[in-house]
Amino acid sequence: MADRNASRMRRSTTADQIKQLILTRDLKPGDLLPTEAELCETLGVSRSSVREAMRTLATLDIVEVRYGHGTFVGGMSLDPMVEALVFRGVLSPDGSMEALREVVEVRVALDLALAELVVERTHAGEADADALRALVAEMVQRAERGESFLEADRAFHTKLFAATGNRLAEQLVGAFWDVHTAVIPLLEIPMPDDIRQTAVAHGEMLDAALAGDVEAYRRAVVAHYGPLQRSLAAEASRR
Amino acid sequence: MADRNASRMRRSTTADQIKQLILTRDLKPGDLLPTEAELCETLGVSRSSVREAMRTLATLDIVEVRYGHGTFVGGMSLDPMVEALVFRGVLSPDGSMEALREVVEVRVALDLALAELVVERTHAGEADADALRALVAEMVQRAERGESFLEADRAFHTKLFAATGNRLAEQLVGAFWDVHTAVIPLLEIPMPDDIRQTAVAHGEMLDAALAGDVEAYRRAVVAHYGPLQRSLAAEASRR
DNA sequence: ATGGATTTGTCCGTATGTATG
DNA sequence: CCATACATACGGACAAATCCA
Repeated sequence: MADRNASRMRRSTTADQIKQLILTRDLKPGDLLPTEAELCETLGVSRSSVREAMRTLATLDIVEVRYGHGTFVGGMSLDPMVEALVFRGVLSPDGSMEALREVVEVRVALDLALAELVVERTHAGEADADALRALVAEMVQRAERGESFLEADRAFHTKLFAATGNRLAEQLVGAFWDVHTAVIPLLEIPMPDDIRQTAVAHGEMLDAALAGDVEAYRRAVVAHYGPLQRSLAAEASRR
Repeated sequence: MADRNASRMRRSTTADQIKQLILTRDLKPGDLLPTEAELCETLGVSRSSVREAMRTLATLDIVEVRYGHGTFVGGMSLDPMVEALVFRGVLSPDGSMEALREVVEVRVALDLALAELVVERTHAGEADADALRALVAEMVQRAERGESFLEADRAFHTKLFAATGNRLAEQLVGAFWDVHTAVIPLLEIPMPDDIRQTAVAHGEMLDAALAGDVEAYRRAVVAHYGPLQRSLAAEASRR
């Protein structure tokens, strides 16, 4: 742990200075930052150092660089974590199975743990019920035609969690969904045979949330992950 | 029109090439990477580009650079997310309260959702019970003297989750703990008045887990966050 | 629509601090 | 103490992308 502190102390000063500059000037996401040349003068370092600091902040989504235009304050999303976790997932052929299992386990945990909050707020009408219904309809329709419905699936989960008012939880759900779907095709796991069951389970989740029935919601969540977890278990036993 | 498409396809980042190199050479965490000069030749780019790519990968903890020694494959921890979340929490004085509330909410959710797994594995003797007992004793002892016990607190939570065999969950718990404790001092929230209660609640969590009592464990978790959540609520109403 | 100004992307060369043997 | 290998930092130059008059 002393090692952690030591490495944190050694961290590049320039990036911290730029972060401090964002704070002192009270810049908000989307605001324009000084040019690299200006930062060189302001901070008294070379352009290379500024560029590397910018690179660091850009990978953390603290700033967003637009070629030929300028650098802006970023949205501070969880995309960096997604990238790191996806890479960890593909790092070893065996490890990817394990990594996916862990991601799914955490996804289920988050969905179940925040169920009360989701149901409460959704029941109170703080969710965009129409949009959620439309997403469910689209998923069912696509499932009938044997198509996948990745975008609708992700949108459904994030929209549902948006009602909780907990942006961190909402971003986490989206991030783990991204990791999940990025790692899946790397394994040779067949699509869950019953994609239709997955689609309708989303509808059951929504209905339960709108009705304020926490237990029904939790059952729907479990059912929703059912096909996937069976695929995972089958694949795991095959090795 | 071909020009526009071509410009969009030009996403061949040096960082991705280095990641591919790690995969194709089957390098594992701790393995030594080629030097910057070698990568320049292999990838056909300049040192600056390699350096910036390395910087990107280093901030994601995909590689770890040791000054004057070399570059190694990193541990792919969640430290980048911690840094980003902490900065987001600091971004606006009002937002930090909200950010901390969200972090605590997610922490509680994770602790409660994975309670069954933690208790099951701990009860089965897969946890380092002696080390955990020692940590609890240290926390109680320090609390008696009015001291804080940050390191022991973090170690306790991560060690407990290590028993689940879910490294992602373990890292998430540690990461949110880091965000939590990094944001706290920035607010002017007084230390929870009853740090002793927090210390003994850890002991109750451990006892319940060792005894295999999930419900008692969950009650201890809630009690453990009690002082903090009261401080948060009091601070929120004060604004 | 064309050109000029601004800004980031890439490259090169050099010098310095650090760890290893 | 020296020699080697390495990462770090600096400054200048040109290319490429974007915006605006």
